[in-house]
This record gives sequence, C-alpha cells and structure tokens, in this order.
Amino acid sequence: MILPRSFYTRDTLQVARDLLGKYLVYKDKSAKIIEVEAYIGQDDKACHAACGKTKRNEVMFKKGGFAYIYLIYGMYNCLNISTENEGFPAAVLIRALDLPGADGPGKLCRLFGLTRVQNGLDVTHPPLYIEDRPARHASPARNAFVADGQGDAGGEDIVEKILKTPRIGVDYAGKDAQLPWRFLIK
DNA sequence: ACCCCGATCGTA
DNA sequence: ACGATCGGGGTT
Repeated sequence: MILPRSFYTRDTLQVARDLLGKYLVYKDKSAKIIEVEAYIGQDDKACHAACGKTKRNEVMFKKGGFAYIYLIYGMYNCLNISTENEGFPAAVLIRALDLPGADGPGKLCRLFGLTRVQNGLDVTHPPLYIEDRPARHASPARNAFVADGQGDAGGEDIVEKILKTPRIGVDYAGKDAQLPWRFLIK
C-alpha cells in the first residue's frame, strides 16, 4: 500500500517512527527505510525553517507528503518528507536504507538518483513514494499505519526495537542538538 | 558584491 | 582529523 496523505499530516515524531520499516520507492529502485530524523518547526534551532520561509526550505511549509530535497556541503543531496499541516514547517530526513551503499542521507540520494530536480514532488504517488509492505516473518513494531479504518493487511508482526538518539551534525543548534529525534532500527 | 558555513562523505 | 566543493542566506 502506498502511504496516503493522511500518513504524513500527523505529528512529526510519530511519522518519523512509523517510517521505519517502510519502503522508499523511486522509479525502478526501492529499499527499506532504517534510519530517520525529525525536524520540527521554527523553534527547533536545527530545523532549516528556524529562520522562516526561504526559497530553499519552502517545501517544509507544505502539508505532509512532499519531498524536500536540498544540496548540502556543495556536493550531496538530502531527502526529507514534509509532515503536519500546510504552513507549519516540519519534515523527516531519510538517513539510511537497508541496502549496500545507502547508509547515509547523501549516499542514498546518490544511489537513487535523487537531486534538487525532484524537490517538491508529491510523495503520495509515483514516481517517488513510500510503501507499506506487511511482513510475514518480521516487521518494525507498532508502526503499521492504519489508514481510514482499514486494518493492517496482515502478517505476524514481530517486535523490532526502535533506537532513539540525538540528531547527527547539528551541534550548532545548542540545546536542541540534544533532542532525541533520530530513530533507527537494526 | 562578499563572506561564512553547512541535516556529508571519503580518505588519512 | 580534515579537505572537497558550492549554494543559500545574511550582511554590506
């Protein structure tokens, strides 16, 4: 099932945790998401929107479910998905996939061919989207999203621990650098 | 027009 | 531990 708009227009920390174990799909490539970080609102000093809306970060202000892709360090792209409601700047950074060479936000974008060209894409339909693939043998715990009363499509879910740590590379954000808003599995 | 620096990565 | 590499964003 392709994750619908209602998956993304929720609390950012909840969306971040629920994205673990889901599959990122772009054109002919796909892989399981295993590491994410949340960036939430203008009060979050590590958030790109901390200083208000600009040309670069405007996608963060859109309602949930749009790709915010930006260039970092002059040579790498990073993929985020906007969350919550229109006008509130927040997003989840996809940091790693369960795939060789996709262990890092810059590396996974390079591998999937995601650049600023794809910035702003609606992630609720092809070519770029995130999919729930109910597991038969194992799946991350408690993050099977239930859309509009529809139940989980099935499968015996085995509890997989979600680790929580401070975010990477945001030491400049002062106290906010210590917020435990990085989530990962396995 | 100028300057500083970054949600990274690969190599040393 | 550090250099690569360049655009965004604030300031002059």
